Amino acid sequence: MERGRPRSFDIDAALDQALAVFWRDGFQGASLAELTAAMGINKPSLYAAFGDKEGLYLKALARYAQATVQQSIEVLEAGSSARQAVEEFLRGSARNLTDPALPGGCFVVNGIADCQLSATPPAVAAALRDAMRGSEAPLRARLQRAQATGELPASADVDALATFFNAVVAGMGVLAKGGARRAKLNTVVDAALACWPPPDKPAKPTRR
Amino acid sequence: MERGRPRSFDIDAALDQALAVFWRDGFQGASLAELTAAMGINKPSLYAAFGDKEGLYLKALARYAQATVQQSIEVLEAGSSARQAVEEFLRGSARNLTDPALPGGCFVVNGIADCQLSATPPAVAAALRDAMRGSEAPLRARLQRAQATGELPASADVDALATFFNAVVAGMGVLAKGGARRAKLNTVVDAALACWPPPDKPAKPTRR
DNA sequence: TATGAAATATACCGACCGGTACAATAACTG
DNA sequence: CAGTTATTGTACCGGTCGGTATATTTCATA
Repeated sequence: MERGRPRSFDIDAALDQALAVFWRDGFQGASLAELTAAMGINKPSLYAAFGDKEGLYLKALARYAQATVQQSIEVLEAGSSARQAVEEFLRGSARNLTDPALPGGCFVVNGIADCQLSATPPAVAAALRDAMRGSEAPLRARLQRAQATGELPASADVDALATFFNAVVAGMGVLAKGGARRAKLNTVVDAALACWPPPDKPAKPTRR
Repeated sequence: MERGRPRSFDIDAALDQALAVFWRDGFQGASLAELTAAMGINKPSLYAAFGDKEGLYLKALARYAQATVQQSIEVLEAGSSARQAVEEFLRGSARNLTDPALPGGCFVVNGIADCQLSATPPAVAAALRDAMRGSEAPLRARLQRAQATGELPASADVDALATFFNAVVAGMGVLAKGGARRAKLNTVVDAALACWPPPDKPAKPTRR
């Protein structure tokens, strides 16, 4: 059994509150005063439970990344076709990025742009880059599967496509943070989906 | 003639140094100590010449936006075709975003993602959003011209296309800030250019 | 050359930052 | 019931933040 006075708050609930603050204000911008106020605890409790500000940020980031990657996988694997799955993924991203109940934009995108040589701990920058790369994986996996089943032509570059769609989502995140409305993000989705590779034409002798 | 002791530094040169610091560290992250060190002046001189930190940032942002918009216009209007002009615009963006001589990423994109409700002056956030929207204008203008000359089909949605390419550049900015190499950005450019609308097919009666 | 105006350098302000020492408190153990 | 252990709230630490008061320097003017 645990010894000593039991913790009087829920760690995951407090972490979610911290995540919201970091999402809104970034690593530097979020002060311990804001964090502790949102989490409903005092600084020594925060320090005992999460180490320090950097540790708290890394745990919040891991929680965010795990949740979004899992949701991405679910959406991407649910569609009846890869094309529809990717569309649903992009529409869902547009929805999340502009959800008024959320802090706005993408935690990872905001964080990466917020990285400053001077005051961002190296571990924070590294974790953000990892998260950025990690968000590409479910897309790439789904596209690879589509190519294996023949839905995508053999000539398609699935790595490039995954990078592209990931970049589009990142761009939508910036637009969202800049105040763009959901409809505007959906026009970006429309245009991006036009990049979907057409099926290979059957070999046909060129006229000469 | 001017009265009193003349200013001992060049305002535009100092502004360029401040721009570099803000570009790298953001509005919040850039301290007056860093700024004055980079500019080679003391705080009272900075204050006398630029007002305060917010005023300095706004002037630096205006300088950046003016320069990049002008360069965008030049590149976009130079190409022999709209398609080639847009490609050159995207390649140039990829080049600038990963230029090792520059602070990395896009000043405006970094700034927008860095905006925090708590500590970003409203004027700064507003100026950044204006700059983001303004970067779309040269693209839209070039695409409109292409549609007028028939290079783009009448069915193409030039507003959506401009927003899309602008979002792609923003996404590339995030990737660049996250450490992506130029080649990776160019694969994004390749994929994005696949969205270029094909010419309208001549009307043909559907078989029934 | 004396005067006034503007820019300079230094030193400082209150406020806030991340982080912590300390004592009081609340559980489990024996 | 003590005794142990971990958490809690408060009050505080040195350091840095953006911004400024003050006194000095350097020029144009008269």
